[in-house]
Amino acid sequence: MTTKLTQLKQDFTEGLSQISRFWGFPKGMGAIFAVLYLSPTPLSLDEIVQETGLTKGAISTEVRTLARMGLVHRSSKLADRKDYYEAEDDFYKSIRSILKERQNSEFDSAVRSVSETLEKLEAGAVTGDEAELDFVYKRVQALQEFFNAIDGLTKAVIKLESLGMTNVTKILSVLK
Amino acid sequence: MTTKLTQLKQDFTEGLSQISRFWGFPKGMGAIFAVLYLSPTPLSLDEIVQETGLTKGAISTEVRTLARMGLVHRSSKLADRKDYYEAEDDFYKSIRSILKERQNSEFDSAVRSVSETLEKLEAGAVTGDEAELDFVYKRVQALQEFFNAIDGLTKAVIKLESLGMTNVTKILSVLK
DNA sequence: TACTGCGTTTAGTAATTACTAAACGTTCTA
DNA sequence: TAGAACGTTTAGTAATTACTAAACGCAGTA
Repeated sequence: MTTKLTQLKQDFTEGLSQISRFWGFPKGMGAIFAVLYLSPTPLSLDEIVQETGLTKGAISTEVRTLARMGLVHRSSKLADRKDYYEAEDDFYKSIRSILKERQNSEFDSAVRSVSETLEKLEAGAVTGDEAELDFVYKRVQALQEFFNAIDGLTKAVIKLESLGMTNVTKILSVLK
Repeated sequence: MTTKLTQLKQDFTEGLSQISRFWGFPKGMGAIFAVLYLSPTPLSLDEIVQETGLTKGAISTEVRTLARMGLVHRSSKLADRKDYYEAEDDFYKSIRSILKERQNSEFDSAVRSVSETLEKLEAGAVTGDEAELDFVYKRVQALQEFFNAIDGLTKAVIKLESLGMTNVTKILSVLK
């Protein structure tokens, strides 16, 4: 039983859409990336419209956030006013820029609010039941340490040149 | 300038709510966890209602998914029909169970659809332009390898006894 | 056996997010 | 300078997700 290449592409696109949704991104974003990823040549906005069925407007904005994440690149041909997009094929590169991107996000400010909580407690600037204060202090401190560890791990991943099995194996061996 | 403990708790809860939303969970879930995490004693459903302002129904379901993730634990006092909940304070433990939980999720089936795509291509069961077929094959293969690496890394994290700075430092040293 | 106190389920609503269609601004071309 | 070919923005709609309120079911108690 054989499949047409176009059909295969469609299935693949469907799969990436789901994965995209799973990570909290619009499923259209996954579809756009999939189409670009399987295209041997860079595609214009209108070609992406063709392939995905989304509107130009949606694609315009979503392709921009994909570019910010480093998952796609914008290019242009001389004597052609259209923008062309192609997928980054080094996923590790993308992860790096996504992680960096995260630093500037609201996530970080939320994490910072935890450390502010901690600072207030350490400065003795909080009034309330003595024993409970102590308990809360320890808990907030533990959470802070956890965030620091995550942060360290993130930096470890960023230091990797690539995410190949070689590196993963190395990590595994150390942790034995 | 001093702050009341109750106020501090509220701010902290607000922070965790944002973090929860960032990771794609309902913000109420973060609030529930925060309240439990800062409570020296296990709380009943109705006490959580008090602290969060959410309804019993919402909390009932959300506390259940928190429990499935291993972020909270349900307990009970003898001669008391109420259920009580307390937060897990070993975050690493929670991560482990979240990662395991993920295996059973729709995410995995989506990832599997990529490997099915690959298998079809390897079996020569796809018709279409020769050169394009070749290109698509290489791309899908690369994505598959990437997923495998991620999987390996996940397993590495699961192998860790804890996520303390000690371990993180170890990892960093290997990757130099 | 009825009543009370509990957690769960369900059906509906509010809020959020993803998307569409169309107006817009710019740049290039004739 | 008008028109065409773009990408972007905006205002509104559809779809999804988070939540509420109230009915329900199942103990345990009188």
